[in-house]
Amino acid sequence: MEQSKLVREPRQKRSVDTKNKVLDAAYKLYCDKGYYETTTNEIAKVAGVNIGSLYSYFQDKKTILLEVVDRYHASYLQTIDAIYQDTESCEQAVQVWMRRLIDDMIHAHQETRKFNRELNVLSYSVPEIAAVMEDQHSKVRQITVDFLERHQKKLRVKDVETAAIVTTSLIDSIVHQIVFGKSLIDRERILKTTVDAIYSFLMK
Amino acid sequence: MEQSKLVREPRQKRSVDTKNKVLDAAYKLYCDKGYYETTTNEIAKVAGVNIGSLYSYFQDKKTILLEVVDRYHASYLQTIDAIYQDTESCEQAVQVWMRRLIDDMIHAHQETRKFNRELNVLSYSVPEIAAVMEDQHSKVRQITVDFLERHQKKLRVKDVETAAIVTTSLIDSIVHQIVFGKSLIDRERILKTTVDAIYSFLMK
DNA sequence: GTCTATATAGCGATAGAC
DNA sequence: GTCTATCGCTATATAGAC
Repeated sequence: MEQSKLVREPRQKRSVDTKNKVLDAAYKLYCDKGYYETTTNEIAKVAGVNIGSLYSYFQDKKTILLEVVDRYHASYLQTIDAIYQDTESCEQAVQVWMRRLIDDMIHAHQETRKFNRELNVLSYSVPEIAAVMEDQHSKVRQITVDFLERHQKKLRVKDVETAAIVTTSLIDSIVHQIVFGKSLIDRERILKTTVDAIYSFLMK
Repeated sequence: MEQSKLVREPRQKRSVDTKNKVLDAAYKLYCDKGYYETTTNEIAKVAGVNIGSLYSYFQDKKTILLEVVDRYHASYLQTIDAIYQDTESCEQAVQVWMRRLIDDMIHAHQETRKFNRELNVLSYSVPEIAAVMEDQHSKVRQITVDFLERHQKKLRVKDVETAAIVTTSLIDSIVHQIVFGKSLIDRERILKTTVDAIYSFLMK
């Protein structure tokens, strides 16, 4: 309308804009209400895009979800990379490194808390999302393996792979508890104890 | 039909039977397909109970779920109790006790693996189920606190409450990985390493 | 290309005959 | 008490007017 078809921006860019408007709206609605409670009509409405147009850009409801997740995953990989840079910059004691890793991960999850929560739900029923989550876990595990290998001489444990699995399991669990659970006990006390546990395990 | 109304079993017992048939069918379907994918009509069909009768025994779809969960919870509490008895019987070293606890928990979750998986999903959207899960976690934590208090003199850590939180977090996480995840690395190696980690943390 | 109006389908739940 | 037929609703997805 308003002859915009001929005068406005090139078709390509408009397409991209429309897709992004839909993905933004979907992301927001997934955070607020969850995927299953969000209807395609709502997404179109919030995006300011007609439902007909929406279905010309996306095959079906699930495709929208998967593209939202892809976008999220790409940005999370950047976050992981930033965490990697950040932890490497404090090449001091194991305790300091671990504490930094935990703090960074809490921060990363806190930022996208509601969407993360939704991803946890969906990973049980949507294999593609389970794969994305597993990829994220394995990236963190890999960072940990790297670190442990560089300090192998100082370590008590020999099987670095398994040590990394156990270490990141504990970290994931504690991070999850802090980000999603009601904080039963003083958060700082739990974090200190966790780092202490990891240190004892790896070094003493 | 067939005059069964007057001649068959006493009404009370028939009611109980019917309810149980429905709950059994619902449990089975939840395991196979998940709660949201299971319709009340299916439950009635599998239970061999008419949909009308079903709705005379249960207020609505969610009530069926909650009663299934109640029944499960009651039996899980017995399992926890059995675990408590079992671990107390091996009042030896910390490592042995912890390993026994982990093995028992893996076994308990393995038995009801599919339903447990579904409970994890639902705990995000159904507060009553989240409460049940939290109750189960806190029971295990309490067993651990009891154990640690009895061995407090031998322990390196002082804050038993926090130590129990960190310990059971790690155990939960590893148990979850073994029961639900694809076993990436040798399971026995992970379990040994986990016990070693807990031992180092608590004692050394 | 865009949007409205609707087809199609499946759900939970019930009214009412027996 | 029991069951059948069906209501009322809401969802995804599309056909077809513009």
